[in-house]
Amino acid sequence: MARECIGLRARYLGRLVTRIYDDALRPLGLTAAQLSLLGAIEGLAPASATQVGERLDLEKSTLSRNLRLLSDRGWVRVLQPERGRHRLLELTPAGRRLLVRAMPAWQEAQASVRRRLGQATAEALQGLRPGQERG
Amino acid sequence: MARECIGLRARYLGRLVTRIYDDALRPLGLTAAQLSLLGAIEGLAPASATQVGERLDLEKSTLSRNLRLLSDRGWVRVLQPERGRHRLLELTPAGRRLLVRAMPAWQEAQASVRRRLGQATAEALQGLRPGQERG
DNA sequence: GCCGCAGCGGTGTATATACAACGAAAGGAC
DNA sequence: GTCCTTTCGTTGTATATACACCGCTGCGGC
Repeated sequence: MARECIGLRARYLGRLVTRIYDDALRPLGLTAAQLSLLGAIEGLAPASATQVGERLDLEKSTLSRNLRLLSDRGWVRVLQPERGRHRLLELTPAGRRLLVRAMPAWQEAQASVRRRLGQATAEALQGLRPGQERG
Repeated sequence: MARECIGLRARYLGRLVTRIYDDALRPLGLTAAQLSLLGAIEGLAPASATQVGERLDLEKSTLSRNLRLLSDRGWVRVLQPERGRHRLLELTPAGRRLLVRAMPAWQEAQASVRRRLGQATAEALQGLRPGQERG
């Protein structure tokens, strides 16, 4: 069973990769999950929380708590709309600066993961897109 | 950045796959992580905790807590050795029965993941072996 | 025999994640 | 306008995960 189990491999891979990114980002006080959330908010801006959750495929309660960490630290601002119910998310200037400062660490982690996984696996992963393979 | 980030994909993949296995295993009161731990103990038996941790690439504190859940539920027994410091882990009869009962759900999850990821990604994942790509 | 080190196992703390349930609010049906 | 349904966001709870740290225990050096 262990030899064929895709779940085992996928979960192992997630742990391995998360550790590599977390290590690289630690000096910045960031985690892999937090960086991806910052990046998604920047990339979708102006983004509703629902959009960001769909993009990252995160459950809304997870997103809620992860957002709270980022806004407590002053990296993300949640705009409460006057009318309409969709809150909008945006990076603060500090959040944008942090994202820029994180790029070298990100590149380092990226290269390290490629080395450890080999080209084939890295390419297979890059072919994946959240939301693509549903159904 | 988002388009090329391997970490994002790997983490997304881990979440997706974990959800599929967790869904399939929920009727048994098991999670993906728990099933993999039961399987590793059975496959390595008689196994020390250190061996199991290396096989699954789990940090010892994670392993310690995950083991506690399984032994609280009577699926795993921890043998305290008379001499020597290595505890040995083994499945209880109930644990072995559970593993057998879980096979259909596991196969269903396995098939579901293959459908969602496509053959190429599934094969790339199956080519991965914990411990193989270190260094 | 004593000492120190290395390794093991557990605990404290923080984060990430999901499901269930709840309350609030928006929007539509009439 | 009122009701109903859907959606949104949060909170409660449980699990998974890792790092830092601590205490214990063997084991080797002497």
